[in-house]
Amino acid sequence: MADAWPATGPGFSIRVIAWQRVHGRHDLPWQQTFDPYRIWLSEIMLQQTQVPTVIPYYTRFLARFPTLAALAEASLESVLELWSGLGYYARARNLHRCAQILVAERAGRFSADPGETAALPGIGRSTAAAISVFAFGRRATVLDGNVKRVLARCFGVASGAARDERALWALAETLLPENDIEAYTQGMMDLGATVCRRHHPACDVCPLQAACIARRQGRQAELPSPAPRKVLPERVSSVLLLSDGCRVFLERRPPSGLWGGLLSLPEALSESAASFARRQGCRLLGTQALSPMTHAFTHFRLILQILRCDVEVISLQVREHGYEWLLLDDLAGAALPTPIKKLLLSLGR
DNA sequence: GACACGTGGAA
DNA sequence: TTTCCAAGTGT
Repeated sequence: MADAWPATGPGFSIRVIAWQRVHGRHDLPWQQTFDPYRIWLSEIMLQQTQVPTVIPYYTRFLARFPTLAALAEASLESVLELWSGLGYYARARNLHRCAQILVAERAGRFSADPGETAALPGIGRSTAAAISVFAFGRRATVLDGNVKRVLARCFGVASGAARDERALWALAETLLPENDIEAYTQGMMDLGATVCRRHHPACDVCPLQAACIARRQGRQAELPSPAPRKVLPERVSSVLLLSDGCRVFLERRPPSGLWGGLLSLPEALSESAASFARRQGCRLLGTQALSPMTHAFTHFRLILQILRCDVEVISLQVREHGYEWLLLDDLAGAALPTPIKKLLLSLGR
């Protein structure tokens, strides 16, 4: 091929940077700043989450917590409220803890060194590199899903296994330019997001097309290698729906695990809902089955036990165990998992 | 090294 | 309707 420039040479980054200047994204909310706090927040929200989903959460979050200090001073509850609906709530818990660590031990400053930053909770190798690049202009290697897809296709390498991942990191480091690291890094991500898409890649407008092995071999659909299908577990959980008409009885979930730290309907795991109700002085009125409550990664079936209860007795007996009443009017802004929030909102109608 | 961890959108 | 997957990290 006449135009097949050596893809391992500087021609790679030169093409990516030139493409980024003309065709890349330049107007995303977190691209208007060098504030490490804002860069960091965006990178955490963008983990396994698409740009259009993140934008409204990012805007609301910054309006409420404009600075690292403001976030560190906030309650975990208020952070989870703003994260409610975004998923992967360990990100919010780590975000909050990270802010407190930085304020308490690092004078509220991020390090420019990705090695130091990656030691903080919720910040791994790729996120640390992104902060170094976009906030400090440091030369560091980002390898997220977008970059992986571009590299896997251009160089015809597999992905998924640990060996493949190491090879991709090594390859990514080799390709790093000496200058214009921000444009290069953003260019690789934008290329992966807008041109080298998982489905229907726009190879005809790709600056790397002449060197791309996957394109030459017609293997775009095979690279990166699809993840092996896994069997989805089905969870069956018996929960209580207690309401006096204007309030609902909720439980604070354990600090880790599914929906960790969020409010949810109380679970009756080792005991039946009926015995729980009896112990609490409630009367079981009826049951309702809903399935599935969530989709994809878990089938989560809730069996609702609709109870009428003596409000004051319940409140006094179990408050110390992390239960609380929530006004139905306050549902929208509460730190609730999406399926629970949808369920309770539908009840109000 | 495998698995858990949420949700919304696309095909 | 079902399946896949997206700016990954922690255990």
